Amino acid sequence: MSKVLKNDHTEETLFEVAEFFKVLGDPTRIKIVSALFENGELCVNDIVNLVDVTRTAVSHQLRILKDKRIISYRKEGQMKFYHLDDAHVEVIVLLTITHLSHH
Amino acid sequence: MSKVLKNDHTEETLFEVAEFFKVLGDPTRIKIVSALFENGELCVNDIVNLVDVTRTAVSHQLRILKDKRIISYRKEGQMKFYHLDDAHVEVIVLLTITHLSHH
DNA sequence: TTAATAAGTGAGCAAGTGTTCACATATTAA
DNA sequence: TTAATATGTGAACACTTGCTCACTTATTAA
Repeated sequence: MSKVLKNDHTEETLFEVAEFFKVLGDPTRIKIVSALFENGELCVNDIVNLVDVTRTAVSHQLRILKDKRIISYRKEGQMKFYHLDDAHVEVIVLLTITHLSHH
Repeated sequence: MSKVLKNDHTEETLFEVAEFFKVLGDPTRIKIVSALFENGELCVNDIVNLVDVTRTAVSHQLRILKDKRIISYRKEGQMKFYHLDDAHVEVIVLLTITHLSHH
């Protein structure tokens, strides 16, 4: 008599969850995301200063975050102000920080 | 007059957050984690059947999850029963699934 | 128009990752 | 002891990833 195994979440759902975590699973990108929810909105130059990597590297990571719909921007003159696309991301990251602090 | 930029979370904290997300950011590992919180406890063979990758691949990923303190096991005879090490992980994953379902 | 500022792109490359293959260990049954 | 079952390990390899370098685009100022 073998127990029936539960398998409620679809392959596709779990793949999307993995994709989401993978995007947040990089030091540069999580620093950018953290800087954005702490400051609300930042131009690329401010992000570069806070995150301490090169302009080019920041640009590449901003593109990835934008493609995955985690951030968006508002254009003002020649500057772009980036912000989080969805408040849930902040909740998930803060919950994780709390979880890890009880390590 | 430039605004002061907030930078409250330490480099180290954010690095650990990235590490945590990186571990969950793989399809095989997130499937294992999901299978474990759905079923409470599973032996390797059951995990292999639920997750649909080879025994060897599952073993390697179980080791990574164990090293990162996301899972533990209980030994019974020649079998090992794996389970989540901390309920917070389930909360974070479920919250993420909810977040993505409102995509 | 020309120069300066803000931001982005694409190729190249070193480093990292997940799987497979062959082999190893541990426990139980014959 | 021998065989069978359950699980783990390490090297090899293809694939992915994040950075840097050189160059480009867009906007504003001179």
